[in-house]
Amino acid sequence: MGYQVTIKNIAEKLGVSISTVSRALSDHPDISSKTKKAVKELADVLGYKPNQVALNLKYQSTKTLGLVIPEIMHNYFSTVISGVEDIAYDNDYSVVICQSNESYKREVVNIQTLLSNRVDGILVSLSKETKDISHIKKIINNKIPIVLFDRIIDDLNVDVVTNDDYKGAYTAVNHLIVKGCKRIAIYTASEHLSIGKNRLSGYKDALCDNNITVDESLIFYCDTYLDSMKITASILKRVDRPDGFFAVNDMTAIGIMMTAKALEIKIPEEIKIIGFENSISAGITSPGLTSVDQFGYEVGKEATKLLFKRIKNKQNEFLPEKRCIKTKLVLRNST
Amino acid sequence: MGYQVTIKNIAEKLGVSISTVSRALSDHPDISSKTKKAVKELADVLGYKPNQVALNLKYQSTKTLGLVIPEIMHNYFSTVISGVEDIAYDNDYSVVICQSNESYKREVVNIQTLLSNRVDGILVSLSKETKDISHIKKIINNKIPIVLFDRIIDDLNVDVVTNDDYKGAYTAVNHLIVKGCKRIAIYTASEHLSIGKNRLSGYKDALCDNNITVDESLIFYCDTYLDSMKITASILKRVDRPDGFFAVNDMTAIGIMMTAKALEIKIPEEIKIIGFENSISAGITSPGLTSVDQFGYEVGKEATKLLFKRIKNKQNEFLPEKRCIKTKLVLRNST
DNA sequence: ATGAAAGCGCTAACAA
DNA sequence: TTGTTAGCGCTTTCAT
Repeated sequence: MGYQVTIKNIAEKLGVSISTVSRALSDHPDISSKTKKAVKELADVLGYKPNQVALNLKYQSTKTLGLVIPEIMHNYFSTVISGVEDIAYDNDYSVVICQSNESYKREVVNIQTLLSNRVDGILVSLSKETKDISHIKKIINNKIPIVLFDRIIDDLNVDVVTNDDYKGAYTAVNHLIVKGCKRIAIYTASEHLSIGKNRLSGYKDALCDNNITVDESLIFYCDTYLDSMKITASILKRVDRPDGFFAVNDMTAIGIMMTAKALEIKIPEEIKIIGFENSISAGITSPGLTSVDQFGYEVGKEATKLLFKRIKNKQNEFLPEKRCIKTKLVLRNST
Repeated sequence: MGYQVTIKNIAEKLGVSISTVSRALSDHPDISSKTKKAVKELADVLGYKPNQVALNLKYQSTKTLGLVIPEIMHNYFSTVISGVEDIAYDNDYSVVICQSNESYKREVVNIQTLLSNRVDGILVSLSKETKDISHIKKIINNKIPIVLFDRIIDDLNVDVVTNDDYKGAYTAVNHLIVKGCKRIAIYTASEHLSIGKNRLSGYKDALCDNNITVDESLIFYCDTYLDSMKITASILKRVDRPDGFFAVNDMTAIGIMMTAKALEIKIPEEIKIIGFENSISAGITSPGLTSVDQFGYEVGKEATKLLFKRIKNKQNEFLPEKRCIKTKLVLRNST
């Protein structure tokens, strides 16, 4: 810490007590206007700013929210951050962002750091690795307000904000079928996160409703660009290769697209591809990537609103709320 | 804040003093092993975690760095963040990330918040709007260690880490010339930031060294995707349209590319394009975008190392250090 | 209208 | 081996 001015410094220079300075600065009615003026002027000259650390201790509140996300790099999470920050700033709160980098261990450390720093509430989107949720339960037990979003685990007694993953997936797969696809592959996330489970259900139900039997050999657990680049070539070389692909996020879809282009497979004529996210990237590939918009900004906003509701109502235990943000299929030329 | 356990709670339940608890928890040699055991066990059962806010006040140090960047969304800044976090975590520090959203006002507020929260050091990449740097001077006057990176203003007496913008630009423009371009446009940032100034110099010098006279009508102040999409069409429709484009960042370059493709202008046959950043996006367009790699991760790491040097050497005033991270032209099919 | 003192949670110098 | 106390910066109750 630097050499910052305190009310004690001001009090000494002015020959008054620290309580007078404190009151003068907060315009307490008891203080004479002369004293106020003197104090405020000196505070200004010295560049006094209240020590927030002291105030946090005093008030037992930090006016800070913790936000734990897997990776800032993801366009989706960047938009979530904006939503969170906007609502937080409206409420005069700061936001501390932590990246778990998809590591369970780091996620636990992040959350512990936030708890130690006594943030007033925590927003979490779980890492891919997270199966044990005792660290989340700890937050709940400590009665720290918490909201999970996007990457959640069901059956946890907390507020959650998710996308309508089921419907998003259903609509996307249905669109592929309408466009003529018969063999549709899905690149999805592990099913322990509800995001993986629900999208897979949407995929399966869309197939069933169109009288297409689910072919387990078309279900791939793959959700990164690099992995997609790794596994797609061999899939595209299969004699019974898929004619449609639905991927869990845009970069995974783009991995499929890049591989197909390298193999000179025509999109959308020979294969069609849909992503999930509707990131900037979806708009700059050739062809453009049809993608399910997740409205990350809205997710961030809703989650933060829910969190503030908890923060401001801590006394009475109320039932967990679940919010679901609608998705929207954005059509481009990959389908 | 929640209902978290304090050493006082432990002390009361155990009938000892809080100092005993404090010492027991930190394995002080004076404390008997029985007492230690009892204290530690109870602490464990109750889920005691030290209140970092109290420690911050006590130690006059928060073990936290502040990082102010224009926009998290930019791939470049995401990579910088990773570099910063890695070095910070190596030193047992946390990082608080603030977005200025390219707003001077927000930048000032961010920095004030960081100062009030008594972070131990601050890393800043200035917003586009920032011309007045009194808020930066305030940090310096307060003797808070600070390092500027990427978006800096010259002649400020602080440590800075930049890319070799001049050379990066020179190399890129030279490459366009080698590839046969005669009329090269630059889409650049305002010159009040050294990044704009230096890249423009590199551009001009590369032209001069190849006996091409600088044509002021080919210099455009444009550095976003949206603006690029707005201004490029009319530029491409000029009879004397440029045959080469060098843009200040990848998304601006991609704006040019998308516009050219919409106008059915062939890349690289009719026009060639180079970006600056070498983001993921550069690799997924068709054609791939030739781009100057900025090594954001390295920039983040270097800046943070410099910052720690300051933090750990606060007593003696030493001269500001300037670090320059090399760039590298990554060739793809847009040139 | 102002000062003294307690307290937020913790550590550490000093006492015992 | 353990307890008491002061202090980090601030607010606020209680005295004056």
